[in-house]
Amino acid sequence: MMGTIRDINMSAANAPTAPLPSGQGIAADLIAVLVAVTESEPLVLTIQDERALPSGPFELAHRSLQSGLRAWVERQTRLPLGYVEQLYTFADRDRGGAEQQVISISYLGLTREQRAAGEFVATWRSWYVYFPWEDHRVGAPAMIETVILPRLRAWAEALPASSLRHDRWQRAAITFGFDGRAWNEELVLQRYELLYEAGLIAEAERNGPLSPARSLAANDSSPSMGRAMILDHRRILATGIARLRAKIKYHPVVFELMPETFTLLQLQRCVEALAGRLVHKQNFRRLIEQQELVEETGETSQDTGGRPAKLFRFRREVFTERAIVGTKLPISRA
Amino acid sequence: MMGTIRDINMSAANAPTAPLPSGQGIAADLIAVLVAVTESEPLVLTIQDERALPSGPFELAHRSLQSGLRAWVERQTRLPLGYVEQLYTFADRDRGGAEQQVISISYLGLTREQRAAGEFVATWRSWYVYFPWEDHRVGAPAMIETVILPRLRAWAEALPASSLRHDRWQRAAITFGFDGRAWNEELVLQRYELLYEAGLIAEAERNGPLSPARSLAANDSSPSMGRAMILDHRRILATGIARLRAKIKYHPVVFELMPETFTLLQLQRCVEALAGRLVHKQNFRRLIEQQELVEETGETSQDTGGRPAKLFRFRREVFTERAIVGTKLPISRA
DNA sequence: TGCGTAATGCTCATATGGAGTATAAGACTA
DNA sequence: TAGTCTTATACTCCATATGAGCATTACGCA
Repeated sequence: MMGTIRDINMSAANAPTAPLPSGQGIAADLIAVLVAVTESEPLVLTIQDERALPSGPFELAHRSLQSGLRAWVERQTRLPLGYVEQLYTFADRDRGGAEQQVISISYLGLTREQRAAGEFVATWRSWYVYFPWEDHRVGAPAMIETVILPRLRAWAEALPASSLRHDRWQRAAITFGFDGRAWNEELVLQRYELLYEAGLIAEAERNGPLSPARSLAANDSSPSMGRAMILDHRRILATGIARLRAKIKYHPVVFELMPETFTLLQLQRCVEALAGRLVHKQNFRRLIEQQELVEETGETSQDTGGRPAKLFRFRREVFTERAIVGTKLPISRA
Repeated sequence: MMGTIRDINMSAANAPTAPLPSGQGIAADLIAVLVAVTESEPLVLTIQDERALPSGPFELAHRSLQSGLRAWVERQTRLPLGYVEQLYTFADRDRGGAEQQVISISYLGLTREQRAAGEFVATWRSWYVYFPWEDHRVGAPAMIETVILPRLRAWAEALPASSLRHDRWQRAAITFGFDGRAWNEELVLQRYELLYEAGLIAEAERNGPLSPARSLAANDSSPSMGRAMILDHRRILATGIARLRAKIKYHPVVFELMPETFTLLQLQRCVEALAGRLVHKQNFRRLIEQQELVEETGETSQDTGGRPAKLFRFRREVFTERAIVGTKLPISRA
């Protein structure tokens, strides 16, 4: 599913080409979305004036891609990677130079620490700098109403056929929760793709006009539409955020972002930072405790501002105790 | 997470190597897991005497990997691909020849038709031929009790330390549902990896001994352990099955495998074929209907063997009507 | 001592999912 | 033609999960 929209739009640039003469090869890059959470802010590691994700060539020294990325990140940043997961591999022709094709393999990595160390200059940045419309913790950001909604409406209205206008607007309404629909925090990538298609994202301009409809839309990517990145790094970041937001709901990966011991509120704030929305405190505690994901350390934290909170630690045994997955079909357990 | 187990085992073979001299490149392959379902059997397209998944070099003629795979499959097999999804990219060093590194990008594709046509000889085969322990539709296969259980127990007992023995056995118990645990049909890959590690899979022998513990285990991969495949194609197939079994629970992809019109029982049998277990008929219908995934055609099918069944068709509108995802966190809807 | 801020305990209504009962409508057969 | 087999289809029941709110407790601080 991913990339479908972009594919369609770029089909104009699709000319038949001969396969590569064998003997010549393709270059492979690793691109990392490294995430940490500090003081209720979800951070992503960036380089190049905060306009790029860390990346590097895939070296054959490694026995697998996964270990290649891990070694490379830990050498460059001195960060211990708690959790690593492959995101997506792409090789769109419009990326990079024309002479050699580059395959990019992107990874999501979670870490506890976030001191900027290592061989190159890297900066931790809140990912909401790149996606200001994604943070709904204090309500929907005003810019959705004032900036995004009118432009997407104009973009939809720019179509000739009524049914197509309707489809476009419905897509916008679903992804952004217009017309009284609920906000769905997992649709990070879909929202980015939609804005890209509508010409509201700075990166879209660099790749030339997408379609005639584009020029009809409000075709300026204002600074309020988030910080731009090189190539399609922002799309990769969107993929990582979407994956992480989905993952925390059925797999205990949040704990890879937490210190050794923590209060339940700290844990909650971490989840909220990632999800970009608030959760019901009592129900959150109930969920965590009934799943026996944590155990008390016996100590309490005084610096809560109110009543002292018990400190907990993650029960790593859960990984060996049970397989953690979800279910939705009416499958008989007999 | 994926591949972690294998990674650990092969760390003995991990020698530091210089990065490739720039200028030379890497070869990229596409590998396809193509699935169809006919008469309650989940089929996968195979080549080379049913011992390989269809694969081919990634050609630069395509604007993206996705379209590259689609074009290539449709040209080779003349099958219309309804749904395509990237599975995983890997580049383990022990695959293929040593002279050139190959990156393999695997895809899952769903199709309705299954006539063997196209430029090369391909065969549709039930995927349970490769994973006989995965079909629980008529109860757990006897070979789990008679073959797998005793060998995994021996494999666990072969360890010196009691705690390690316990860990191994617990892993086996979780993935295969021993000791009164429930069977989890999504753990296809975990089960394959476990059997591989325990030396019960023919493919493991080709890659040399994994660890000293291996020789202590019942180290013969009997024919009852399923048909072997070249390289790690069987692992890729396991990945595809696992992904599909998980996906059908929250995304309406089953319909890509169904004919235009179908009865609810046909749909149920298709789901059961994929999941490898039975579902409660009445609840299945309730679920399908309350989600408004299908609409009546007005006609009925007589060849049910009993009371004629209404024919339904998939409501493609659901894709534009709503975003289809799941939720598990206590997220406020206010 | 009173207030602000959290932690923590408990209740309640509703939604969801697993499982069973009952009835309907065809084909087939004695 | 009645009886039987098979499948479709309509409901009911119950346990549990989930969303939401109320009440109480416990600390720092003015």
